[in-house]
Amino acid sequence: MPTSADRLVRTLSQHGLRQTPVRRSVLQVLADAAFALSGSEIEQQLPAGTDRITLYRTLKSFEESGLIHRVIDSTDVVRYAACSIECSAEAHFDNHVHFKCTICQHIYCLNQVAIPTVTLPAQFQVVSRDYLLAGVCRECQPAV
Amino acid sequence: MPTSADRLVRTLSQHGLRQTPVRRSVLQVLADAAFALSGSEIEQQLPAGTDRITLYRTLKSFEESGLIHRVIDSTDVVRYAACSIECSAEAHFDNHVHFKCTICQHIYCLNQVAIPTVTLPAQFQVVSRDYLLAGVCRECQPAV
DNA sequence: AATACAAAAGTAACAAAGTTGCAGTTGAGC
DNA sequence: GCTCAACTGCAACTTTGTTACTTTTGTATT
Repeated sequence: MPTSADRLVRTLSQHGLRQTPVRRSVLQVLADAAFALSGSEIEQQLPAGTDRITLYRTLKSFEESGLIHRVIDSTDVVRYAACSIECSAEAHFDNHVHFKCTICQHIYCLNQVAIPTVTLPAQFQVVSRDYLLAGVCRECQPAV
Repeated sequence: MPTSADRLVRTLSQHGLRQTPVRRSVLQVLADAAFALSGSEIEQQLPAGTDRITLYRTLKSFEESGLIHRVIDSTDVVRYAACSIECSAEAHFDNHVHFKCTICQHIYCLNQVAIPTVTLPAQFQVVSRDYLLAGVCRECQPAV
């Protein structure tokens, strides 16, 4: 039975990335996260002393390889979440809505909720779609 | 017949804001823009010597007053667009999709295209929605 | 039209987030 | 166990935006 570490190794090599301590830790952090994380949030969860520049470069190459995806936020920070198993550099299946809680600020990937399509005026060619909901999440509902 | 300047004056006073040179210029720039602008893009279009801090404060108060709205982007910059006539601090009618061109990078407000709703798992309470499409806009279509 | 006062502007210093260039290190295939 | 491109680490920097504080100004009132 494959351990969590095995899975990380496999994921990296499947995407043509080298096995390095930083990459394994970053991937671990994102895989364990229940919601999208910003660069500095990831940094805080990494082993102390991990270089910030290396982290940003790691995130960039992970994104290019289709390992993680950018999650849009209503503020000016970029957040990332681990892609579901089917993603690759060639084909991103990131067709789900995101939900941002205005209380805890967490952004959830609602993998089971697909983004509805819209009809656009002629001449607009759509390549990708992002749908971000904001409101109050399960955890932050006021007690009844 | 009301001039463009008259309209600016009226818009500011209707929202309880004072008439100042910076506010008039910022509002003018946003009203004239065909697409959403970032802080620094607005700064470039203002009269030379306009203070950057004042600009950011102006944007903040415009947003709070419902004169402009934040437009989410897939990058880490905040962009703003002038609200349509019906918005106020109390009621924002910002229920339209946005379209980002991957070639010219412009973000258009498609005021005529409403955001479709989705059904969420129980316990998620939705307050607002953002829908950002990406692709190629009218201007950037390859010649046929 | 002078006054008063809060709202807005200006100035300086700072902070967070992310990038670039370059030298050194290391994983992985031969 | 060599080789080399891929990756890391350091320094210095840029961009974007903020905070604290002082000065100026728009507007309502007399």
